[in-house]
Order: sequence, then C-alpha cells, then structure tokens
Amino acid sequence: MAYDPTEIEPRWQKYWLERKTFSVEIDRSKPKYYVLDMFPYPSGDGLHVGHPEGYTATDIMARYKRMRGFNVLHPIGWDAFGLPAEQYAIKTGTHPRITTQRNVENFRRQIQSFGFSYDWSREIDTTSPEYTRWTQWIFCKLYERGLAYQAEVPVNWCPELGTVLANEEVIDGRSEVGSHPVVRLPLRQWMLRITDYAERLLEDLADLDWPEPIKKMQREWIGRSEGARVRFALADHEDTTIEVFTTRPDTLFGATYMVLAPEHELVAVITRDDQRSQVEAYVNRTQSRSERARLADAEEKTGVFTGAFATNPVNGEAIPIWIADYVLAGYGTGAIMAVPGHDERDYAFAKTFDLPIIEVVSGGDVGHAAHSGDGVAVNSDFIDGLATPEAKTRMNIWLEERGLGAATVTYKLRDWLFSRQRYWGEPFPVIHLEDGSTALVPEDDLPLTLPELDDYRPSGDDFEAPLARVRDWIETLDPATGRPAKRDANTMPQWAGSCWYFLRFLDPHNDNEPWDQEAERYWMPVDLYVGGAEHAVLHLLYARFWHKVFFDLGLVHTKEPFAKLVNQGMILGESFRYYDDDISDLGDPGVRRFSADQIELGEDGPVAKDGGGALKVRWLNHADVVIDKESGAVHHPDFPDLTLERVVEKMSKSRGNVVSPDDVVQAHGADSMRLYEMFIGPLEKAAPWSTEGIMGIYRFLQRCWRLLLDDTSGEERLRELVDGPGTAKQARLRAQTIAGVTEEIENMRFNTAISKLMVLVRDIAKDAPLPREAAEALVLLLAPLAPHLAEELWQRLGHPDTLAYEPWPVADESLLVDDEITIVAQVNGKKRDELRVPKDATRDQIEALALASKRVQSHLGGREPKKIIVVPGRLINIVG
RNA sequence: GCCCGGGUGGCGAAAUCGGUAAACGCGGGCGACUUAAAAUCGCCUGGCCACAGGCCGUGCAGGUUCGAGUCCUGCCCCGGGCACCA
Repeated sequence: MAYDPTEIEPRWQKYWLERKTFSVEIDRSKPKYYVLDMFPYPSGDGLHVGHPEGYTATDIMARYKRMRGFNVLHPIGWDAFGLPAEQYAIKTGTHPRITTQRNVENFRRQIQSFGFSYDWSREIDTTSPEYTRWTQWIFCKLYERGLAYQAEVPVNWCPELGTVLANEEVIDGRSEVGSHPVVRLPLRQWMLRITDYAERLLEDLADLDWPEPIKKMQREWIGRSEGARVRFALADHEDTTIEVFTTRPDTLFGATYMVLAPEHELVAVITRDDQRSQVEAYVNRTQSRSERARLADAEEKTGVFTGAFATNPVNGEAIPIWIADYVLAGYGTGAIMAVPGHDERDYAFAKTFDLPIIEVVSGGDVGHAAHSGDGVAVNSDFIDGLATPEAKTRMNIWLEERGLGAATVTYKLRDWLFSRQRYWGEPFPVIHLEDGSTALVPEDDLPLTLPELDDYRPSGDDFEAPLARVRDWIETLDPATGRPAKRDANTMPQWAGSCWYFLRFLDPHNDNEPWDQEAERYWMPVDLYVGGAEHAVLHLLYARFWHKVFFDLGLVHTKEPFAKLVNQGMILGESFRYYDDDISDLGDPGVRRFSADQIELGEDGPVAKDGGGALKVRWLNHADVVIDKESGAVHHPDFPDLTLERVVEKMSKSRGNVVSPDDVVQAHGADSMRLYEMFIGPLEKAAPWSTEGIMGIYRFLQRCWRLLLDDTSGEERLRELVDGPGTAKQARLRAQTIAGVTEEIENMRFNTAISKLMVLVRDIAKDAPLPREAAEALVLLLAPLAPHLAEELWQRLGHPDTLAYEPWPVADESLLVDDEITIVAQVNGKKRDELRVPKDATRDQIEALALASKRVQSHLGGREPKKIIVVPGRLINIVG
C-alpha cells in the first residue's frame, strides 16, 4: 500500500475526537499558550481554500507549543449572527436559525476534515441563548457605566439592506457589504461611548506585538489632534458665542472669516433675515446630498454667507460667518475659524468667494497658495517673531488667561453606532417606559430571546426594524412598576458577539458569570491571534474597547486582549482572460477575439485598439487552457493564435477560479493541503493557488512515507532502522534540520521550515541506511505541519500513543558546524574561487590559501594586493 | 493627492547582520526502469558569448562601499489603506 491520506486522515481525526486529545484544563505546572483564530462567520458557501491558511498557521503553532511543554488553549466557535442568513430568510422564509445551524454543521465538518487540533469541548455559538445572555449582560454593564446611550444622530441608512450602518461599514458612500447606496438620515439610535477610551486605545497600541501598518491604521482612525478651542463673540448676539477647534491657534490673527457646518445648531439662530432663504436652501441641499456626492466634488467649495459677524478675539475685528459643507458637523465643534493664508481648504474657499487673505506665518507666498507649514509669526502683534511651536504655546496661554479658549485635544474617532434595524441579532435588554426614559431588563430575566417571525423584511419607509411589527413581544410591562412599557425593536450589530468571544472560550459553559476570574487570570491574554487584515480597524478596535471596559470593571487583568497579531495573506485564484466583441452574448460565429495587448481601457470598459469597438471580457479556467511548453505562453484551446493573459486575483464565482477545499482534501489529503498552503510563500503574503504546486507537496509526503516504510512487497513494513544516530553526516544533518526547523517555526516561517524537511528527506538515507534517531526526529518535526501522517508513522515506529505531547527534538549544538567550511575567494569584489578551510582557520591561513589559488592569481594579473578583507567563516576579498 | 506594503528565473519563492543571488518546490529537458504509459529514481535547467573560460544579471537611473537584492537619492509599476478631520 502506498501513502493513502483518505484512509489515514479520518482515522486519526476520529482518534483525536474520541480521546479528546486536545481538551485542556488549567494546569499551573505548565506555561500557558492561547492561540486564536479570528471568529468565523459560517456562511452558506462553506469554506473556500483561503480559510484554512490562517487556521493551519495557528494549528501548527498550537501543536508545536504542546510539544514544547506548553498548556495550549486552541478553541473554535461561530460568529453566527449576521446578514446573509437574514437575507436568505427574507427570500425563502427559512428561519435564520435553521440556515445557521446547517451552515455551522457544514463548517464543523470541513474544519474537522483538516485535522485542526481544536478543543471541541469549548465550541461556542454567538446565537445560542447561553451566549446571547452574556452579550446582553455586557450591554447592561456598558449601560450602567454610562457608556451606552441613545441619540438622534445622522446615520447611514442603507435602503437596500434596510438598516443603519456604522461609519466604518460605509465606504465611499456605499455599504461595505454588497456596495449598496447609503443615505444620511437623522434617527434615534444606540451609541457606545468609545470616544471616552480614545486616548487609552491610542496609548496602549505601543506595547502590542502587531504589524506596524495595522497599528498605524488604528492610530489614524483614532486621529488624535492637538490644538485649541477658541470662543468667538457674536456681533449681534451678546449672550451667544461660537466655539471653534483649531490646530493652529498661532494663526488667529489671520482668521478673516468663520465657517459653520450646515448642521450646526446656531445656524438658524444667527442667520440674518435677508439671508435666511439662501441659507435654508443650502442646508436642505446638503442634507439631501449623499456623502458620496459631497466627496466627489470636494475640489469645488460651496457655501452661503449667514449675514452674521463674529469678533476675532485677538484684534476685535468683525469677521463674516459663512456656512459650508466642507466643515463637518461631527468633528471638533462643527465650526472653524478660517485662515485662508495658511490652510488650503480655507484658501480655496476664500478665492471662490473673494474673502480677504492675510499672511501671518512667513515662509510661503500667500499670493499664490496657502502656506500650511511652520514658519515665523508675522502681522500677529504679541506673537510676532515667534516660531510656530512657540507661537502656538504663547497664544494658548494668552487665550487661557483671558478665558477665551484653552489648549485641547480632539479625536477623529466618533462614538460607535451600535443598533441595527435587523432581526438576526441580539435584542437590546432594555425597555422604554411611558415617561420616555429607559430601564434595563433585570439580570434574572436574561437572555431576552427573539420572537418568531413570519416575515423577516425590514419595515421599509418608516425605518423600523422587523421586530417593531411583533406587537405582543414589543409591548410588555415594567417589572418594577407593572406599568406598560415597550421593548427595543433594534438588535445589536454583528460585532457584539466577536467583541468578547475570546473570553467566553476560557470558560464556555459557565451559567453564573460570563467567564471565571481564575480562568481569565490563567489564560489571558491571547498569545497569538491570526486573521485577515480586513479587520484592522473594525473588530480589533471594538474588541479592544470592550476589553478596556472589562478591565475597568475588574473582569479582566490585562489592558489589552491580543498580545501578538499576525495577518495572513489571501489565497488567490488563477484565471485567464481574453476579449471579444460579442457584447450581447449572441454566439455570433463572426465574432472577433482579442488578446490583452490588442485592447485598451476606454471610459466604459475595454475597447479594441484597432477599431475602438466595445468588448466583453472572457475568462478561462486553468484546466481549460493550453500552455506552450517552450515559451510558457498560454493559448485558447480552440483558437491557438489567441494568447491569454494570466490574472491572479481574489477567488470569486464569477471568475470560475474558486478551489474547494473538500475537493483538495479528497484528492490529496488534508496534510497536503496544509503543507501546500504553508509552502507557497510567507504567511503574510497573498499567493495564488496552483493545482500543480500541491502535487509537489503530495510527492514529498509520499517520500516521507516510503523513507520509513517498505511497500514494494505489497505489505507496507517498517524498514530496518539502524539504532542510534547513524553516520557523522547523518547525525549532523539531523541536528541541522532540528535547529533550522525549530527556528523557522518559532518565527512562523513555515515555507522555509518545510524546505528544510525536504532536504532532510532527500539526503538522510542517501549514502547509508536510515538511523532510528533521524527517523523519529523527522516524524516529530513533521507533526505540527502534517499531523495525520506523522501520527501514523509514529505509531508504526512502535509508539502506542499520540505524539501530540511528545517532547520536541533537541539539536546537538556541537554538530551544527562542519569541521571544514567553504570560503569564497574574491578579487576586487568578484567571486573567483572557493576554498575549503578548517572551521577555525586563522586569517593568515585563509590569506595564504587564497593567494595560492591559481584563479585568484590569474585575476590579480601580477598586481600586488592593496588591501585584503577577511570575513570569518564567509569570504576573503583581495583588492589589487 | 497623502500614507503604508511590494517589484528577484517560465511560475511560487529563498537569501532579513552589507559578504557565494536563485535554497526548496512547480513547470521544462535528458536519461534509467517498463512491451508501453503512469508512477518512481538520477542528472540538467537565469541570459549571452569568442564556451577548460568569460561577460551580464534582483523594476529604472544614479550614489555610498573592498563588496549592494539588502543602505542613500530621484523616478516607474503593482497591491492595500486614508481621503475636506480645521
């Protein structure tokens, strides 16, 4: 029998499950290691080949750390609330619970078929009442601390999805999910006060072992900005002032006008009657325009004069107050002092409306453009001559002394819009009382479960959630007074469940509290967290926020939940493309076909270079194309003259480049898939799936099998193994491989770890029979990467138990360096010869050997060496 | 527009302390085994030339250095993020 993963793998998967090989409990005699995958959403499509990449990486680390003596927590569960199941329910009437259960089962089956070493006794599901109960309990804690509040806010309403989206879920005025249009509407919503934690969320990033770009994205998202608030008195309203935020208080003398956001509350108050109709028209126009439209023409500044004037506090000058949509209501105070000389946006606005421009910082030419950089203050009375940083400080002091303003810090981060007009989410554990106030549902009554529905559609035009229609659920009694009250028709966003799931894994069946304190103190923080970079700000920021609240509540002992973060790259699909002019898919026999170099991109898509006619893209699968062996060029199977363009991109149904992991497991086994995904390149980097590539890995695993087992006679027998370490060469190769693979796995460089194992398998039994020590080391080193094969071989080597807890092999340090090494001899920086020298050869010995080399001498051409550089153990360079 | 990544053989990549460029794998070529094919095993595989040898070669153009894929300056291309945040 040859190596047969379809027989070996299910057998070992069953073994692990039945024996609970990977179940863990707190064990204070061992160091702990918590390794976590980003919470999967069980979609209807099942896993594609990209999912297992991150899971394989964490599984390798989990298995490796167990062998290194760590007590490893490696759990999995389901982030099972979410839009797709609900949209499916809207279409088919199937309850999302049914869809979700079905999908979870499929995901579990697939994930188990990859042989991941999860502790299945800790499996959780965010939609289960036992989980939802604690999500709601956490909301109560947020509410009690004043971190959850309701507000009438302009929200991102997506008519297509029938819900409100968080700012983070809107990209260029469209929904992140499905790319549907989004409009701004004022609605009463639940908000979470994440802005209270802005400073800590920013500060604590510093100590995290996360990729720098992700930290940077979070820093920019939080957007800390130092400046000053300045109060401007109004010329006609003695009791009213307008406060602005500026990062450049030093330019106050250059403030020649003021701009309010159209939504600013004082707009209606200060507008002069003769300007009112124009102002109102502008406000209405702004409201009705989508964010997208506003952004699209950001170049052109628009605005209207209110007729009112403010007084510049530094010089008493009256400056006009305008409204314009380039000032955002949600940032700072929603009002600015405009300094056209030193701000590009203000400059453009001033030019458009012919407002005065004054230079107050030297170093530029305000006649031609705004000078927004630092310089020296001019035309600025008491700060004249000061450099920008000093001028800022001086102005802040001046303002503070007179009670006109103060130095302050502002953040871009906004409060988190936390309610959705959906059915398939956690209901809010609150009731609305007759007097307009709200109260929490008593803790004993949690979880508050969802009622059954006949119709999952959103209520449409009145912007209400489906739950609003369920009267006997909505209408309830206040348990405190017995008076009528109403439940909240909104549900929480999908992020809620994933904000704390890593804590529930510590103690998943606890009925008394969300997690046990002792378990938290033992297991937290997460030592390694692996997932896609698409969660850079959303999930990772929200989860950090909640964690800090838990910290303040004394529920967790670490400030941060995820000590180390790694983003895996995507597995891409390969497809091949050409173009034709059969735009309406008529199958016209006279159709013209074009290769990539015969077309160009017009405004409405591809057009032919020769005629400019519109073209349609056509895609072919790898299996259907013809590849020229000589040149590597790819051709259409039916039209050999048509050269196809290779395109590597995200897998999608429309491209026909999706690879199913079920097919891969069936054809080559889970071990091959795991190894292949790790072998194609660094974990962080995106790489294309290749059908040929996995064959190479499959062959390698077969070689491992045959190295230990003799299957020529038809009954696979263990080969005769030489006891002990074998020859000196074999012992050295074994030691070098152990040292190399250990180092690579520690740094999660699995691709090079695998290549080192390939070298071992290739060379270990080349000149002498395989020694037992080498065979056992190979199997143990292979175990984290290809666990099924390793378990099988381990058993055949005579070990009755799983190797999951076998000690990791140790390299004999003394064997790591050869006695004789190769040194490169260079002449003037170019390699000319190689020298074999003892590993501890002296500088003089190497020099003598190099100068004795014929090749070196011929390239020196009789010249005297001017300088000789010796790099110990590496090379000698003779300059002459 | 701004900010991050990244450009190395036909392909995925390695070289991460400035020190032998291309380890390992795919693809390709040649050979062994075979009636044959598959599988397997062995060797070769960056380009060019006056071919026991030499020249060129890590996106492009320069620079620093005995020595540059690696450091510096300018530019080009690809991927991602942000985008009126005062």
